[in-house]
Amino acid sequence: MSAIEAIKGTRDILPDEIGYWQWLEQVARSVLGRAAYCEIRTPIFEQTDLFARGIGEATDVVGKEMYTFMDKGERSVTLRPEGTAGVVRAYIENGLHVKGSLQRLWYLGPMFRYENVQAGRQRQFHQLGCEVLGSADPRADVEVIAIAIDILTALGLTGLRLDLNSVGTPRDRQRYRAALVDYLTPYQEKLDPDSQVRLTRNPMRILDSKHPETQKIVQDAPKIWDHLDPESQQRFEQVQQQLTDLGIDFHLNPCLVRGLDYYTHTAFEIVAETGLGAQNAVGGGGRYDGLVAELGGSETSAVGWAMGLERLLLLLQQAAAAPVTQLDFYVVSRGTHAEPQSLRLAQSLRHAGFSVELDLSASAFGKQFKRADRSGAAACLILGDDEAAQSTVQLKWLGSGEQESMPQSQLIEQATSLKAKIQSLTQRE
RNA sequence: GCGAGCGUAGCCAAGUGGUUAAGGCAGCGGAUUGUGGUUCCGCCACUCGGGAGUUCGAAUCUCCUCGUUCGCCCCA
Repeated sequence: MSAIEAIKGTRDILPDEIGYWQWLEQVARSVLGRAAYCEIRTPIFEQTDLFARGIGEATDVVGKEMYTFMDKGERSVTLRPEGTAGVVRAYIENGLHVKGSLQRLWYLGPMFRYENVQAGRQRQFHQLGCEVLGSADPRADVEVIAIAIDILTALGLTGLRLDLNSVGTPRDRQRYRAALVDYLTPYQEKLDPDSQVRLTRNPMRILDSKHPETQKIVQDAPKIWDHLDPESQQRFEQVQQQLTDLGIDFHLNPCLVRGLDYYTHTAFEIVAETGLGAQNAVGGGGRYDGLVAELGGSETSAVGWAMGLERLLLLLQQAAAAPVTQLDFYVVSRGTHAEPQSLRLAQSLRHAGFSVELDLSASAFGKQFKRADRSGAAACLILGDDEAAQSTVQLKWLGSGEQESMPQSQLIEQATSLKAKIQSLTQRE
């Protein structure tokens, strides 16, 4: 019988890797919490329509990458390919705008896109995202960017670059598109085949083409900055000014175009300059003033971002060793009286706040010591029938080899000083 | 959806048509029946991702398929 394997594009996150995930989640939670953002958890699947309307029918994500199926009630449902649409749906449906003029939210969880797998790209992947709903203030744009930077900095990541652009209002874009097409049409023959198709369908996407020939042509293309109306222009300048005030470096990139239809004004991306393959964007986002209304809510300004956690993990693994959780005691026991007692001892130590691993092998003490050593515990507790008869235990410090005998109850009574000792031993390493 | 490379144990691998598939790490057992990190010994792939074919004979050659890696595309 052949074994069943995980579905293509999915993978298991195993114990030796989980430390990174927990650390990352803890850092994110803490940074977002300090900025008064609240977590929101929305369903992993939604009505297909939510994404079709929210993200845009014409986008690749909706057009060819969604996990869409009919449920038993003949409803078309889709595994969420991104987080914002669901958050906005929840915001509207639960009337969150009533509870305050402004909502600051964050989420973390799996997303699904049917794409071909590649470095830093899977079919089930995880995103951390944050959204500010109900503010048009440019400070909101800057706040979310600052939070993203803070999270990445707290994780100790370097070599990242913040790319910034403004995609203006839909009207700005319409004007710009016309200017861009006017400029590119004479070069039509020289563009790569994909870009030739885009020229009529979505000319702005030509800007971020990776084709060298196309890039050369794009270099001298008109920039959207020259086609923003004065209001959009002013917003863009305010965002730049405030980022500078906060000491956040950014790189103006007129070719930064986001793939989802709902973005307006501020658009940004955080890219890794090294360490990732072709999929080098670790995070991206921007303002999406039209989305809430598009999904049936009232006109609401909003801004947010999402980060790809697998990509962050790739960088973390290159930058730092996995955080390990320190084990206090490893309990070794052998004998008909000692073995049942070892379980009670482990349990009472856990209740007293220690982390305790119990050896269940009942093999020779020598073998159990080897495992104790490998466990990385600060100390080993030895319980044989002799100790069991007297309710004592041998406490052996695995670093120094020092060993002492004491009543079992003493471990609990002196818990505070023992913890202090373990703390000092583990910090020295 | 397209292109290229790669699949031998939990991991890293040698092997490129000739009877029993090196080695290392990890794991398990023993030397050591109550004291660890060393050492030594033993065990650990009826089978080379899966299927079909060529051949007297296939891990090795051919085809299909699945997975994986790196790209294109797209995106976080």
